[in-house]
Amino acid sequence: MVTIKDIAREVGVSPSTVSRALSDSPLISEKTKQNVKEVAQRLGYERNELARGLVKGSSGAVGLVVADITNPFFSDIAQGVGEVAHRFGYGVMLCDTAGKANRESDYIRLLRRKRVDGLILTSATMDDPYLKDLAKTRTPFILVSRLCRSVDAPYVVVDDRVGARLAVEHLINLGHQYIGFIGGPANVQSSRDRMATYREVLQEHGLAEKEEWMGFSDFTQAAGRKAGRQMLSLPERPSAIFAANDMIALGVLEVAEEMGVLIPDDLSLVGYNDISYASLPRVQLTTVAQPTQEMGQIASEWLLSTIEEHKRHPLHCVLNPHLVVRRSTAPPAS
Amino acid sequence: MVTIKDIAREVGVSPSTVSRALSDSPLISEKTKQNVKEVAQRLGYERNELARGLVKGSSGAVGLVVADITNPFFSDIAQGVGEVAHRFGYGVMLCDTAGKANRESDYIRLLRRKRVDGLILTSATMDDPYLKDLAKTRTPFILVSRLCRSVDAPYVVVDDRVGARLAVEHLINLGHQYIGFIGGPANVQSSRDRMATYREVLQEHGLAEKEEWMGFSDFTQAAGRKAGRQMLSLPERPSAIFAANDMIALGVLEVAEEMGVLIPDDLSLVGYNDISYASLPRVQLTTVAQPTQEMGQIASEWLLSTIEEHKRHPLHCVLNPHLVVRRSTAPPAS
DNA sequence: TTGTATGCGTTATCAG
DNA sequence: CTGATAACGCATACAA
Repeated sequence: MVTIKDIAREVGVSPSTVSRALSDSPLISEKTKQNVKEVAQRLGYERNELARGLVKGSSGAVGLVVADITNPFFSDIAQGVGEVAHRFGYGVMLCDTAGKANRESDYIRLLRRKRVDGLILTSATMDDPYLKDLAKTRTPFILVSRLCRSVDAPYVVVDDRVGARLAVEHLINLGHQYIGFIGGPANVQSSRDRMATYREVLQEHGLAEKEEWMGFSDFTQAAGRKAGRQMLSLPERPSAIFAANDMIALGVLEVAEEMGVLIPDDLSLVGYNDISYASLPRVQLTTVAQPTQEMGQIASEWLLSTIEEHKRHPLHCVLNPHLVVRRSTAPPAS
Repeated sequence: MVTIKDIAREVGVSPSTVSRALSDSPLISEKTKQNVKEVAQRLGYERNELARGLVKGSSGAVGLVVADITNPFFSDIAQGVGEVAHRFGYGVMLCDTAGKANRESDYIRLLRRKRVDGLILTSATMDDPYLKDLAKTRTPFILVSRLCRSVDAPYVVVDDRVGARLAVEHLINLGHQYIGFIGGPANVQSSRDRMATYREVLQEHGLAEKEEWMGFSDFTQAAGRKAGRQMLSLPERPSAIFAANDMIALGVLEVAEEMGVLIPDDLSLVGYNDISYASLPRVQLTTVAQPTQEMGQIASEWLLSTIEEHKRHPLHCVLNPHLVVRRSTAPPAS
């Protein structure tokens, strides 16, 4: 690969002059700038950012850790992050933990070895010990969508209590009295928040809670199928289910269909996230929508300005979700 | 950040000894290895891969360029790529061109400045001139899903002619005589191949081709809506449509629903890719399935072994698609 | 306006 | 087995 030395030799100046010319230093005469740039172009020079990063102490890349890139929720975030990062001239290193929380710390170490200038974490579980270590570090990072109470880190989240309330109250307003809940992993903050709010709203309205009508599972369609089948097989089953995310809801939708349970006639169903699947004509899932891509953008913008300005202003951004009523919810049958 | 010098000082050896100990060189005594590693651990040392990359001439990362990460087809590939890359200990730099082909060369330059050890290109258009430049380069790269006839590059693709034939013959076997086609961008090879095969099969069966029943658009739901609306508004409309990908098909599905055109009763619809949307109970799209994640894995495996073995064996991997018949296709009404 | 010397953190070569 | 020393490619403080 061609280096500034090659250019220097070709033009007949010193490497430092080339370096300066290439970064448009005002110290260099227009003429030599022209020369240098022209030769650089001709030789197909591309600045070595490894070397540059080594001396400037920054790699020009940020790390993005997601739980599952095939989940539209995360790929939306990723798109938002990427758009902003590339606008700033940064690269994005993607790490997909595939839902395995224990892999996250490995990925963070990988990213730190690569000296990423900052981290965007979307798959933090609330009790991660390494987040504390990370916080002691000089590397800025920001939590997206899931926050962690054990460390005071900047975050951009959507208020899960508001969202869960919207969902459950919607069902209650429709007349439902028997409402089930299927959560995600028990160690994910948002999962717990949605569950807690669900119970809270039920209590406020004097509705009964049943142990079998609530449970944690996993943020996947498969887990939703399993939990859904279980709940719908109960002798006494709920007339409505609030699923902690859309993937779960889709699993329930699928399994309900298979069991001959009609939606919304026999069962109302509310999801969470409003992934693009949810709006498909044949799906029409009532769900709590979050400004997903915007979250990625905001996180990325904070991170990059923090990096560039070299001082970290705090960010505690709580966006508001809203309910999107579609055709998976209706008043209860009888 | 702590460096090997810090460790060296602490342990009382030279930096080179630390370097060797950390990479388990057989030249170092077990005792000093222990010491070094223990101190490294205690100090929270993470090897600077920028520096390492500079001397070893490799960054330990590969670049992945996709057209739209929110498209499940690409996020599946990304997951396959990431899984393998991380197994090899490599990072993945993600670049999302958002469908803008002209951005691709910018991204490739970005990635080359970052000295990625290899490139996985999933959004190549068939006439990209910079691919020729790239081919002259020492950086290995591989084309996924879309190939480019102007350069002899390794690729892993699915045979689009086979897939398109499966789709169209399925419709013909059902009894359809009036079959439309909605393609993706005209400059994408796979888009053209699917169109060409569509016409070929029609001719083989002596079926009429109508100009208004075929057209290129874009690989998005919005484009599918637009093209679908147009085609379904024709005075004489087809009884079946073959869409060049699932996103387009979903757009058609949506717009058909809105126009009161029932699927499959009034219109049979075949998509392409079998993205996870397609199998949703309420969607049930008949489509041509590709081993998407596997493509990512294969590409990644080829790339990484090419990188590690330092010599590039050619790869022309053509996988076979298969038809997944669901409920969006049926014999024509009359 | 340009050149020289030095350092970023590692690894590799060559002595010891 | 270990330690100096140079080198990777670039940016910059200091000289000229």
